[in-house]
Amino acid sequence: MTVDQVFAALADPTRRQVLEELGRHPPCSATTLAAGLPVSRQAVVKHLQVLRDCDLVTSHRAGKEVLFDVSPTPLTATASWMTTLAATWTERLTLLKVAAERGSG
Amino acid sequence: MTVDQVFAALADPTRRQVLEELGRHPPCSATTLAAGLPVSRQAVVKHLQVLRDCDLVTSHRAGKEVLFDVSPTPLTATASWMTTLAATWTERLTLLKVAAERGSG
DNA sequence: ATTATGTGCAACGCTTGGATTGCACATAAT
DNA sequence: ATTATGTGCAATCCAAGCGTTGCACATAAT
Repeated sequence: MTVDQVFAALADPTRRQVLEELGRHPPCSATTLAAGLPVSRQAVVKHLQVLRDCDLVTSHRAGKEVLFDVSPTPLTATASWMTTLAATWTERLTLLKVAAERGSG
Repeated sequence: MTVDQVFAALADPTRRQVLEELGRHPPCSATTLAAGLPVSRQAVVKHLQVLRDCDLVTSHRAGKEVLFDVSPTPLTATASWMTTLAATWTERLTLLKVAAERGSG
């Protein structure tokens, strides 16, 4: 699971929709999810595969159907990555501002 | 600036590269950035436009060139959005787990 | 055994968007 | 004034990815 993958996964609106829908009624099969979404089952299946590749969902067989669950870990990891990046930028910008004021004053 | 836009903007690897590069030496022009990246200036310009549409960068003219700066605000906003979502999921999953244990026990 | 429901795979069409190139215009330097 | 550097716009090419459809296989129900 990489930050790259998580962003790519979360970039698609339909995929976020799948994720939200699954987050409301877990666990859930692809067929069930597709019933409440404006796309075909196969589309949902593909989305779930992408989400599973970056560990945003997990799956396990239950009889003849495959049930999916959300897993929040990659989300928190990516969020902290973003927070760190933002903090770094803020620090640098502050330093630049200080340097500029010292230069002109 | 919407969460949708931020995700779409951050989804592209080259765009994140532009963002990181700009984060290292702000402020910076599109031409300068393109010199240190594996794509053309026009590509960088397009990326910067996308990043500016969701307020991840700001721009201002300085003589004949246009200088860009990073702006961390949308990043922190999106990060907190993700954290909230993850927390909600965790809570629901915990409730489900409790319910399942109570049901089987 | 037969029917119904659910999953898995493959091929296809279509749109989106990243990247390039070429040229015109604007501004600074000589 | 001329040259050099930087920006802006438009057309074009190309690959990636979303979504669909059709069919085959697996599992549960009757």
